Amino acid sequence: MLTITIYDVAREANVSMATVSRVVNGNQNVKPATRQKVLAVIERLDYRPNAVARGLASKKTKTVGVIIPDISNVFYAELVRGIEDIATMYRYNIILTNSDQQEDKEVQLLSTLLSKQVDGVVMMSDEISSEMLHEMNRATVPIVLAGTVETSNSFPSVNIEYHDAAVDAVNRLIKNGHKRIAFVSGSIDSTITKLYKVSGYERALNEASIEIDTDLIVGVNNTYDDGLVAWDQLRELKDPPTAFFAGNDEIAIGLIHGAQDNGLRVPEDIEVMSFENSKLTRMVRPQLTSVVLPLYDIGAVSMRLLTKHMNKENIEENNVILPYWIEERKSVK
Amino acid sequence: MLTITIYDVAREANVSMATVSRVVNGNQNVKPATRQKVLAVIERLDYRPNAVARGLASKKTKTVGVIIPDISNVFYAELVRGIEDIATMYRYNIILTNSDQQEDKEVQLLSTLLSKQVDGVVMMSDEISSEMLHEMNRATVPIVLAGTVETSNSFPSVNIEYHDAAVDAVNRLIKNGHKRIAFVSGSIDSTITKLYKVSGYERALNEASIEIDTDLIVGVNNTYDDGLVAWDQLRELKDPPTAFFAGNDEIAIGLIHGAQDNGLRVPEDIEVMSFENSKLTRMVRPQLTSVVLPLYDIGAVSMRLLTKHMNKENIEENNVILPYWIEERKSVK
DNA sequence: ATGAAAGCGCTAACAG
DNA sequence: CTGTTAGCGCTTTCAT
Repeated sequence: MLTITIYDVAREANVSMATVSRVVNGNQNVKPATRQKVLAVIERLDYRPNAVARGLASKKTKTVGVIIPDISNVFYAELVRGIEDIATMYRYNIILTNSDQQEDKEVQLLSTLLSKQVDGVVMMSDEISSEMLHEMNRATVPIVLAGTVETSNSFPSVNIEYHDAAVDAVNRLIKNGHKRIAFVSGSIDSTITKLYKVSGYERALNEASIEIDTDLIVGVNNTYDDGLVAWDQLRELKDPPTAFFAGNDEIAIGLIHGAQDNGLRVPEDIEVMSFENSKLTRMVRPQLTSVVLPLYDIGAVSMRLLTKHMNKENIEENNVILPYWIEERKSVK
Repeated sequence: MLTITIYDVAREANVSMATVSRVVNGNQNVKPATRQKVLAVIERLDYRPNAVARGLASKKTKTVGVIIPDISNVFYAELVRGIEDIATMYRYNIILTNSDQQEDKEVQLLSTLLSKQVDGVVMMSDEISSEMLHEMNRATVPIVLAGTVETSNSFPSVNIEYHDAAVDAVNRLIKNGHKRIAFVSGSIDSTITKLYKVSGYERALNEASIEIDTDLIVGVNNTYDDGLVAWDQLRELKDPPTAFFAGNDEIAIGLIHGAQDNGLRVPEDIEVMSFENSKLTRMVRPQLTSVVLPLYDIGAVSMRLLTKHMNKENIEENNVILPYWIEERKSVK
């Protein structure tokens, strides 16, 4: 299994390894004739540069680390696809890791990524622990936060205006005459949910002079079943909600099915506004009206932002805010 | 940004770098006292081994490549999660790449993975082109096929008995009295679909003496919309199908909604059998009856098989067949 | 335009 | 149990 190296190519082509290195790296300081000669030998020997050796010598690996909670969740998968596409465009590969939202695992993942000498990291997390922040600050390569906020804004990031989006979403429901509007969300203690979404929900109610009932704010996990469970819990209330603002599409669908399984119609009897806009929105009846969280774009822009840092390009805006809007479908009148 | 190396640790601890290397690698041939001393210095200097240098010296990178069609598709995301979990267990990281099912891209991805010196590769593909096979044979590291068949069986693989599964699925529909059963699937020209699923479909019909009508076999893509479109196409037939065998869950849901949007009831008027059993099966009404394709397990077992090859362990079975079954829910009576 | 040589940070004999 | 010494395959000055 003798691997053929740059040295073999050099010998066969009667040039120095430096010259081979130059043609491999597209350096212009090579006479066309010798370039051809070298290229021919590379072809003949089927030479393939060893990226590990290259990484050691150049201190650049052309690979970036990605830390997300769980790739089997469409939510994050969409984000990763955005990251990957832009990474490919800039000739980077990605090492993908799942944190399952565990703080200690996040720290450890970042640590191994750094030991693997990634050129940068894109990460998404509900909540950045102080240990994680410490590890992040130790890093000598850029780290960008995708769809996650770190309150001091000391790291590059890409997000939307979650607060405004929540206000708009709830206003949409208020406009339809609802007074009893529930907010059902996962990651209820995460920075984004707590600081931005809940506050947006409350602000909209306040502005409409609707009393805030904490019974109507329910924290669950992010799955379909949680939507179902939340429905069951909420309908027990003496004065149950007539409209729901869901933290994501799966929860929204659970809520809808909960209602339908109880003989209620959506949107005639119950209205549901979601917050995600994955492809699932179209796969329910009625189709989901949802705030658009552009996950693919958040991933893509995050990766682009990361390349700018890695290349030490000029950065106009280090904390990017992407636009959002509400995609009207059939779960809200 | 001076990086601290094994050499710095050695100097500070008054030992040779070999000793530091030994403690870092858990080699037992180190006196406990010196081990403690070295560990203390590592802690103090915040030393972190450079995996790239280690990779160059040891010719092992502890990272494996993964080639799949598209991570934003739950189907593949589930597979990747299985791969990742086992990889983590064996201390490997994964470089994730998307081929979008393009042959040239697959070849190129494999090539860059190999140049990055991955210790092995897990890949999934509808169809392995001859160029790809050639590139695979060039590889000096093990490659395992997850949920994909290469007819010569010359590579390790993990699959289920697609043919038998298709026969069972269609028999289930025949048992309910259907004579007009459609097969709607994506990747219709892929090895698995063509050789195993279609043949299973035909076999079941033949055994029940039901005539095969090629109008009832429709090749589409793998999305929800394709299910909708296929429905519209099939209902135009003078003698339209009363039951459907769908290639995956999204198609199945499209078919169901197509029927429901036309005022038909599932399963009373129309029955639908799926083939995947993702979490989507529970997120429709009626919930989907489906053949269980254990994607997570296929990923996990593939990765485990890969570790066996990488460690040169003894391999009992190189072409693993996992069990399948039909999960009964409500879309089939 | 090309070559020589010094590392990059670590592993792995080998010697003692 | 510990140290010495070669590399691993490539990039990158520095000469020429």
